[in-house]
Amino acid sequence: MLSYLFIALIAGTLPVMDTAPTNASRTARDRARAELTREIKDEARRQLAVGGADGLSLRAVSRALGMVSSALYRYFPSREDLLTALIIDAYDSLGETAASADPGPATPTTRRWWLICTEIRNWALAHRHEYALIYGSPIPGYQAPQATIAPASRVPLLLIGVLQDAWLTGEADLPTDSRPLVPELVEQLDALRALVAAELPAAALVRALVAWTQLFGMISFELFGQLVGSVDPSGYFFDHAVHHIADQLGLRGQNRGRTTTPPDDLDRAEETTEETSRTSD
Amino acid sequence: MLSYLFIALIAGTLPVMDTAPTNASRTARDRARAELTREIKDEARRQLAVGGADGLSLRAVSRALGMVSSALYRYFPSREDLLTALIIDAYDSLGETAASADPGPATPTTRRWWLICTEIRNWALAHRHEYALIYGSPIPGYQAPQATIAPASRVPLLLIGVLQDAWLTGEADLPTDSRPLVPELVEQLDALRALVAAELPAAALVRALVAWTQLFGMISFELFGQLVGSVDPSGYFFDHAVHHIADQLGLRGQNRGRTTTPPDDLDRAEETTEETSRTSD
DNA sequence: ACTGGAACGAGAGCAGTGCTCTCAAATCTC
DNA sequence: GAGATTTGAGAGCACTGCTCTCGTTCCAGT
Repeated sequence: MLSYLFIALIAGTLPVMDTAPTNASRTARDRARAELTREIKDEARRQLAVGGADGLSLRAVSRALGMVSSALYRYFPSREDLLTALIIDAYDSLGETAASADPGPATPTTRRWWLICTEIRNWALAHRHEYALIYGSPIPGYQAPQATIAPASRVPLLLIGVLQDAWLTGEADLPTDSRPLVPELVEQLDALRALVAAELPAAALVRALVAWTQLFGMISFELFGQLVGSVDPSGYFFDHAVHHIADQLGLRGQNRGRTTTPPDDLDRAEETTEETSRTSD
Repeated sequence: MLSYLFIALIAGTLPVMDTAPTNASRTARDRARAELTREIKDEARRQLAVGGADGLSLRAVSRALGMVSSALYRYFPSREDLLTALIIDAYDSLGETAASADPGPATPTTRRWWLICTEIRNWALAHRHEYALIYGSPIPGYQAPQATIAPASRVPLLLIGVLQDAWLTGEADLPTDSRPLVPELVEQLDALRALVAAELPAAALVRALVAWTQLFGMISFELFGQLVGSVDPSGYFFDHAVHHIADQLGLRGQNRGRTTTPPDDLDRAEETTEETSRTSD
């Protein structure tokens, strides 16, 4: 609940990207510029999906769009800026997907947690290279620009918000065996609480952080090939771990996931573009 | 204990790399070749440390070594092969570091666990780009060659071995609230147990896997900049999480880490080469 | 309505890259 | 020592990100 406010708040502070306001643009040149910007990003995303970040070539993008390469620099001053735009879009896409997978506070928290986690993984499986772009090794040259931290915090804010909802309604309780926190960590957690989850005690917040890193650690391991030898179709392992983490979070509800659809790992044929007909499968 | 056997076993199956046997080479040409191969990798590692994988240029390496770029192709047939060699070396380096941080079964398991985890993180902090090379987004073009999976499995085998030791000596017990496993997951875990940890029950093995992903998920988040806004010097959080994971593993000992040295995060000035004098610290 | 200025696309060009090919020298093997 | 193999050097190809210039197009203020 509260976290949604902060999402909106922080999201409001970042410079407005040129995705949405294509409509209300004034001049024809502005409209053409917005559209071309979008087309460049779309084509770049397409190339990203097949070749990864390394395979993204400004010349290839401009070639696919029928323009000359130097013209592309009118829209993105460098390759890094294009990548930054793609990173922000990816964060936004994932954040929106995760948020829309949340049925809201009326649903039992354990189910909310499972739904959100599963949807995050599904997004990652469907957008492997975009996931790698934002959660993989950072592009060596540059540090994440300030504009990326707000979209990046949407997912953790959502997860923390879910836990806070459960905390406020008494649906989650702090396990009694919770380990004491060193003062330095409490200090960091207090600063964080003031920002995102004032109602959540530090001992619960640190569990949310652990759950957050655990969730994405698992997805990264699956996508980056660390699990190939062990739990190769990783859906069952993921499912189990998500339930395990829910226990760690102190969620007490019984309404767990695994409703009807088993975790399908058939979608690892992601190298083929999604528009391809799926007859051979 | 048993796991060490498997480490040696699996390590024996991978093609012998040309790092060690520089000595017993027969001809002078062979010796020169081995040395040059090592020099190339050293220089490549040096460039990796400043520019990441993207900044690694064969021409720059050959230039730094005073040779012409085409000559380098006598030693590594492509850039990917050089990267693969660096990946294997990085896995080996991390695996050896982690193994040598393990004081052995005589030490209480909780302490072993903490020592190994801390040393893994320290290695990652000291070799950020090498860590990114092996645990970050995979190089888009190629799939991990078969030769990398053996060195890659050293660390998980070590961690599982530690847990198995604790299990055999009764130092770890399965928490009673452990969640039941779906049959498909049990099947995967049984296959894995047959390979690496026959004595470990499936419910314990899956906890080890969760701990493994959790550990590296945390390190990746710290190194890849996901924690900058929240728990920025991440040492205290890491410390707490490692203890938390130890609890999740069912380790009962009290001899935890955090002995004398607080987790220092001063070493984030990693851009400076390690040969630099550390007087300023 | 016109004009000055801003934005734009095209083209050439520069320095850099991975990689291939050819050719001569060095080295090993018989 | 002769033949075979390996090595290093150089030129070259296709590609990259990026810059600069030069006309053209469009917008805005008078």
